[in-house]
Amino acid sequence: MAIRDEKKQQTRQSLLDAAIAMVATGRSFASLSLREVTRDAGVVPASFYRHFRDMDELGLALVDDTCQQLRKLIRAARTTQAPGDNMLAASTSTFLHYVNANRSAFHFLLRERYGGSAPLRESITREVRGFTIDLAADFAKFPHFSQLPRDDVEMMATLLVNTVVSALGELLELPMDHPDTQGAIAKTLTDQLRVIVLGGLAWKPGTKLPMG
Amino acid sequence: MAIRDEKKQQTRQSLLDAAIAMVATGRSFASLSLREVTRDAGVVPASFYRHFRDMDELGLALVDDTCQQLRKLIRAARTTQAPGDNMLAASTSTFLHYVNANRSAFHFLLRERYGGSAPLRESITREVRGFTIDLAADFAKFPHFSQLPRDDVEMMATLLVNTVVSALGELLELPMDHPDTQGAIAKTLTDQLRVIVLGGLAWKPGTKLPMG
DNA sequence: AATATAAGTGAACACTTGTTGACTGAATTT
DNA sequence: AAATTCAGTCAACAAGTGTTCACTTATATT
Repeated sequence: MAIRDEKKQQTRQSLLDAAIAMVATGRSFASLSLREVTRDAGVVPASFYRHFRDMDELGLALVDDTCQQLRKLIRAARTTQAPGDNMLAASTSTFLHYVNANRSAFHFLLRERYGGSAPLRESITREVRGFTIDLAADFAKFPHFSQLPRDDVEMMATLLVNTVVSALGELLELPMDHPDTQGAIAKTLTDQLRVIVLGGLAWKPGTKLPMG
Repeated sequence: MAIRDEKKQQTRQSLLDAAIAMVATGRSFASLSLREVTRDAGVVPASFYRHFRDMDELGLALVDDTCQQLRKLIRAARTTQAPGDNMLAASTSTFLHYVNANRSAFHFLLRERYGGSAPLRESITREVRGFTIDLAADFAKFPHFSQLPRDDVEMMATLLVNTVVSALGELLELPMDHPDTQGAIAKTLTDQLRVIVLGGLAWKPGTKLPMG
């Protein structure tokens, strides 16, 4: 029961690949037809049902696969990085490189985060929330932040993640080979993260702004 | 040439309304069919072509309409508000109320910002950029920020706008009548904006972080 | 070696889709 | 009052859709 199962996973993967490739060209997942996907995967439409009940199920599988892949990277990055400003600049850099190496996956996640069906959106939102909680845990280890309420740290972690996601959106709108503009985005992102951390360091529970 | 033109604009509007209502139920614009829209609008499919060349053109019209509507609000808010921490909390509150009063419009804009066709995305991105530049101009009037380079102020304005947009996304995922959760989102958003402004006040060109 | 399993095939189905062209009839212009 | 314009209708089309069923045939089980 090795050869047959292996071949099955192989065509299953080519269905996933076909779908994600089509999304990467700028189309939304909801606009893909089952027949199109099977055509690109080099398989007859009826074969689709040997792997997925319908397109929705394929979409969820796509989220699971890409997120699992992404989690690996994050986990690896968390263990190797040292804290401080260098960490910030360095990890944005490695992250952006990783994004470029996996454009279609991020394209899909970003597009369907708001644009997809309800279960798709939920699934992606849950993953993002997972990352955020991890990040909050990391931050809670630093001197200043360890003294703040859990909610406040999480609120800032959310802010950081949202900022990265926004930068991601800008990045993916560009063609792959614009190193200048990509550099500009990386710089802006790093600065934005700096502003947030700076604000976090000045933050105390119940803070109001000094101005006005 | 009054009555006829008036009736024409009327059915044109019912086409736009039908489309936006369908998007507000959770579907992506790309997945709407021309026939569905005309059906919901109470018109025969062929009539569609008296108003739009195709669905793409309707989509762009939808962006124009909703953004024009939004610009009015922003303009009104800009003139009436006074600076300071109260401004921050107050304007997020009025903004969130306005969002609730125009849910379908924001639903559409948010979904299609990343999920839509290329021209749709561009159009929305351009609008958002316009808001950001206005916001940067407002901020540049304050003591500390007036001494910063234009780019830095714009970078922070972008950060603020992105943060609001992210909160918007969370808000729209909820059913309309969850005042508790909506209050929580409003609080988090206000705090996040505070952190950013706080960071901005501590920011100087070429800042590195003190930590690490 | 005979049998059972199930991934992939091919043809057919009932539908929906976008687009067309000739039409009707009320609002407009002459 | 006659002629024109044109928003909306009706019918038809070719093309694409999701899903089904009986089928082949390589793999796995007995």
